[in-house]
Amino acid sequence: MQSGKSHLRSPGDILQCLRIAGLRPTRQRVALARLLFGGDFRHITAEGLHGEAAGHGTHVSLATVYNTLHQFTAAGLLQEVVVDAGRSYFDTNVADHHHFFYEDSGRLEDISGQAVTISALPAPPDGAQIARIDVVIRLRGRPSEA
Amino acid sequence: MQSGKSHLRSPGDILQCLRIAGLRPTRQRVALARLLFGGDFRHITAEGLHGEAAGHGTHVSLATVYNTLHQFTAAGLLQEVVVDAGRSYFDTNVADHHHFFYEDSGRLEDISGQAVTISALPAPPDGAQIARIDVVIRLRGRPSEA
DNA sequence: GTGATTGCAAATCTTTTGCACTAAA
DNA sequence: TTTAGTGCAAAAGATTTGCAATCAC
Repeated sequence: MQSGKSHLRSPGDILQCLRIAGLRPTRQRVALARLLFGGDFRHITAEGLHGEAAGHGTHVSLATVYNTLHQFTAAGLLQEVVVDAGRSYFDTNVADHHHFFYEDSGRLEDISGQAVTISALPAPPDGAQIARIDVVIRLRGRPSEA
Repeated sequence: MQSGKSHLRSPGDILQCLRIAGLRPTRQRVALARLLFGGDFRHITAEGLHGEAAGHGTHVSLATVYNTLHQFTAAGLLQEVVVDAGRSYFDTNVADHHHFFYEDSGRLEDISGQAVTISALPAPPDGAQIARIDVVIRLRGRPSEA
């Protein structure tokens, strides 16, 4: 599995990222980007990020959190991880990798792309092309504390 | 990928299945089981099954469809497939297998377990055990017609 | 200024729940 | 009968949308 290698971005980097993505560095977007990209890789839900922002004294409406998460995802700064119907997780690790999912706790943990080798793979049907391969290892039992 | 091998169950088989699962063979459950298990393997949503039942002249409330899908899943007659946040698919193929997911159309297609070989796999952390491994190959472009 | 962005509240969508009613055993 | 199962309508979550107010440039 992947140690939560940091992708620390300085305040300047964050502004850069947003500008390159064509997103105005508004107060809200910068605040959310700091929370998301300021430290280790993380998996977070809209609700979770919203709460976290509030905890840091930044008021951002939930609708804006949703908008921002989708804009960041479209810009390639985030990746959406689908492991739970009815709840979207966003992953700050956009490298090729996979996940452990603790079904009991809802916790998500990265597995580096190299740690999983898929040696046989069916060809994608006719004109379709592979956008991504997601491997989710669903776990039961004692989740390692986060 | 997996040809939709049928698991045709005769009316008698269906009653058997339900009884073994400890589920009373009510009119609604039998009707839904026929739609689900009467032919090829399929991937269906609650809403979809509800509509299909209505199309066959069987009235079943949506709440009952949800209840039934979950009961069938708990009984091992169905498997839930999570590929789309905010919508649950149920798969009548409960064998070990994986999926192609056409992101454009939402179509889901089986890949037999043997067609995908995962040769390296990280050990599950500490006391956790692997409940299931899901491989989803997300596709873009021309979906083969169903 | 001007157009992009935000906040709020309402709307939407999927799924669950409470409870009186119905049906299987 | 007796208890499981069903239907309905309301509730619960997660997410989206419409639109006036606000902010970045």
